[in-house]
Amino acid sequence: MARRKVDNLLALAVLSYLSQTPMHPYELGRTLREHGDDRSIKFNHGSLYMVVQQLARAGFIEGQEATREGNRPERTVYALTDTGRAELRDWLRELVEVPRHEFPAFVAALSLVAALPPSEVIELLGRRLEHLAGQQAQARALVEQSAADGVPPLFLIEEEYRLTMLAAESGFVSEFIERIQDPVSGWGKMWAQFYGEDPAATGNNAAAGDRAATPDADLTRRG
Amino acid sequence: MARRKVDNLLALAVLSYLSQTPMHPYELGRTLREHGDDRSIKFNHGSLYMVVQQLARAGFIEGQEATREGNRPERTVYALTDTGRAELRDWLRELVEVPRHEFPAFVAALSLVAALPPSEVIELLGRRLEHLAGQQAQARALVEQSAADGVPPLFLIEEEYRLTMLAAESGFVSEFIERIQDPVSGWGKMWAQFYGEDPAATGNNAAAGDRAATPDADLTRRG
DNA sequence: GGCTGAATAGTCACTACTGGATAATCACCA
DNA sequence: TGGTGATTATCCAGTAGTGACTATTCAGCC
Repeated sequence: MARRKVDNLLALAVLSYLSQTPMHPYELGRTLREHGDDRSIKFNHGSLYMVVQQLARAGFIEGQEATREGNRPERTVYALTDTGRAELRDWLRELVEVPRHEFPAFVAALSLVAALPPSEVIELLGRRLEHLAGQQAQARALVEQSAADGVPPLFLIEEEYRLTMLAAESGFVSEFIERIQDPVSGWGKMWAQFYGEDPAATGNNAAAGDRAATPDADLTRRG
Repeated sequence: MARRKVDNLLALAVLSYLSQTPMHPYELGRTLREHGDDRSIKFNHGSLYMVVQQLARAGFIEGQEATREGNRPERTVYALTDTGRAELRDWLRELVEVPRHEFPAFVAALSLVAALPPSEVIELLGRRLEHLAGQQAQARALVEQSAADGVPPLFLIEEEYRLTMLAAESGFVSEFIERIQDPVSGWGKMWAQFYGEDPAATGNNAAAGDRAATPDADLTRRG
């Protein structure tokens, strides 16, 4: 029950660009890429034509002339309809107002992370921190370059959002590493014992609490 | 080019649960739900059978007996293979180590938000803040309840990650609202003029900079 | 003892998405 | 003038995912 007739964010971008001026699909694609929207919206060539077709079927856009230049394939120029304009507004409003429950891969990984030995997880998280730092540097560079090029800051807002979230994730990961290694919490020891590892490998050498005393505790399930 | 033969996080959960003990699909589904994994991984009935089939085809799991109880439909019990165990480890490692570029709906919305008038955006963002607060309260309640039930904190780590990210997003949204309203930055005024709104409605009554002097500036595009 | 609703268990048809395939034109070099 | 690779432009076959459907069993209730 996809509430929207066309439930694909690429369609939102299409509506938005067509609200400026009519275009044919290929031009839409080029424009999207040029403006860096492919960083915010999953884009690939095939889906674009798919989405345009769906939008046309739903009555949000309308094919106009089908012109032909030289012997190139015919190209159809599409324009936004009034219902399309309404849909764009309504959709955008909803997206800004209502946070939807999403499923990032890292959340899934975290929910199953107990299936890996803690010493390895620490290592992996360390590398993740480096990756995150790289992404932050890249995003910052993009923001600065664009600002230098005279792009108004309003059009960099997604990138700043991304920066905020990257920083938050980095903080979380660092803290997670520390918690695994923390001699008081007992996580590292309990977790390591389950794998028959030397608990010292996690940096945890304190005595574990009562719960850790049962090594056959089911570590991959919730009560 | 999905690098994984089965590229669906639900499959990861299936591998993980089958690494404990063989089960039939329906039991897998029930277990997933019971353990709250449906909060971390997109789950629906149909996809589960799809994914199990794919995993079997890929050789990561193997159907064992097909037993029948009473007159119920036949059920096939699946067990993890050695390649399956390897895939589980490798996949989990990759997910923990490498942050992948994702496309949350809010990012898409932000990248196109200039298509809405600023006064309305402020209102919508305000309501988003309330929603976010609600989600945070819910997540916190879940964490506390589980902790009280004796679930080791390691199994609540995804929920804590979610809390971290919710807090970060709330901070960002608050700041965004302020920036629109900030009399110095000029965002509100420039943005409002484009829509023929009373700039005072955004709380911005300072003089706009030079760039805002051209009301026909293309506000929805990047240079 | 028959009704109702929840739980059990799995299948299927439809739609959407993806990654190429196709095919012509153009810029450039040798 | 002929070859190479990039650009323009669209289509399509294969795969994945979703929601709805089928069908039985069981517990509780009147």
